Amino acid sequence: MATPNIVEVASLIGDESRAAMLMNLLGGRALPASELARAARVTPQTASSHLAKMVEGGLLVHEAYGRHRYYRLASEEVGQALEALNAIALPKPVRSLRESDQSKALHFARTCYDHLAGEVGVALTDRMLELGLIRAEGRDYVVTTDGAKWFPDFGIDLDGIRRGRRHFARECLDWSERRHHLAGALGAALTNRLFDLGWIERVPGGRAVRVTRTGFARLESDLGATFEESRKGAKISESPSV
Amino acid sequence: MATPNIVEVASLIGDESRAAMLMNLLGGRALPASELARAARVTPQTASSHLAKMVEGGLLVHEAYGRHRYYRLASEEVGQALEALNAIALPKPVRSLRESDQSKALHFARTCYDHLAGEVGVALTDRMLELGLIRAEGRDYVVTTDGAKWFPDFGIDLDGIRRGRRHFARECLDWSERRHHLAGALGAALTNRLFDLGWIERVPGGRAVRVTRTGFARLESDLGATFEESRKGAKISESPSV
DNA sequence: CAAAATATTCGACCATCATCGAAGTGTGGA
DNA sequence: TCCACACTTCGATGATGGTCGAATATTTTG
Repeated sequence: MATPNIVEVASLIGDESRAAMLMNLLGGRALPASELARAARVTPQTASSHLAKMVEGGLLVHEAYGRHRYYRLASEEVGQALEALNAIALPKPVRSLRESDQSKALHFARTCYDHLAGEVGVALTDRMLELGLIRAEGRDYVVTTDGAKWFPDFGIDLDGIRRGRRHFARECLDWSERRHHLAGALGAALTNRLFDLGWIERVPGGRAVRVTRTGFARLESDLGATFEESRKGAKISESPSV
Repeated sequence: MATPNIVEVASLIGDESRAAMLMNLLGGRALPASELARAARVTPQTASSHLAKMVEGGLLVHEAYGRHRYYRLASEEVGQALEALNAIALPKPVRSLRESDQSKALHFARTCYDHLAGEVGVALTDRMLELGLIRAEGRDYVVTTDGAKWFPDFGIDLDGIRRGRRHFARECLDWSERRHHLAGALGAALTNRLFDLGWIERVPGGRAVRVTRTGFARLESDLGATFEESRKGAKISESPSV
């Protein structure tokens, strides 16, 4: 056949346990094998087997720290492929109220590989476009002259980012909003900054993200970004909790 | 689990026979079950089973014409997911000289869903951008005032296309060139026109496309588009065959 | 109407592979 | 050194699913 090994890649993703692990890693962090085993509800032996296959297949990479072994997605492209598959997956049957809540949380804000996605990610990107901080150009975003002033003020080192060999700022289409948001090195840096500032925080045990009370206030006052009131109340958290 | 049925979709693609069928359908045309069975080198029974599963899974749709049943990709998103998977697939081992030729032909020119991709597709799009006939705007292309004159002259009914509910002109990233080219309704219309004019023609048994002798001449004289000389010689065909 | 072509369903066979128990490797701490 | 912990490898088991032969619609052709 003239086809590349798309079959291998797809069949790796097409397993319940492995998909569960990949979805957890789509949060962007590197996770130890034991936690991935727990996430997929399989024994460590089974998980180890799966992880080895996914490394072999080019989906994951691993780093050893002490007696732990951390796994993460091999590249940005892997994350994009996972999102693309999500986009064509049939609407999921919601099984419980708890799952419905988690689903809403995911739609509202989540990490996609290492940048912000969901309603918040899209709204933030839209707002930066409206303010003329960035501009869409093909599949990439470019920082405008206004943006070249704003980003450093916000605590983001543009030159440092540019020195890396990673894509500077790409468009990423997400499955829930079906619209674009900022990805690439700039998207990751912005997201990290938001975490550092305490405007957003991770929801433990998944890739959902919560916007904090200060986050809502500052996003509105500094950027003029607004979100649906109904969801706002439900997602506010004053203190990090489990 | 909180995950959608990404597992089902991925495992559908993760089968040798089904992937072969999907790759053929990525050309954009609707193909009968028998031809897909031949492409995947399986019996009609097996193919029928696979096709039913892919329809069930939302990857394909079918239309009945007489005693034939034509299958095609269910949506543009499916094509994009396939391209995304191709992008992370490991570099393909070329097994034979014949396959190498086919691989080169695919890189040079092919249909992607229903528009032109490969080196030719990218070059054509670049040239239209340089001539100011179209302009990139976000993920879409828009027709300029110059373009509004040029396209009808070329035999393309812009108003007719706009009346459809399909995306007018989108960007599409292909895996071989890793660059953009014109897709959407306008891209499809342009490609059809090139077929009608006899500037390009399908290579039987695949999604590769051949640029005819007149095609090369007219693309160069009318648009100023040029291609690599080395490949040019190998791909010229004087008379439409089969 | 008969014969050929297209595509489907049913049933059986067989290979693949996910899973886990048991045992092994290597690291960290007392 | 001994033990606990994280992870891996090996081997056996069981289930899923791809494959094709045979039979069944349905439509086109002669």
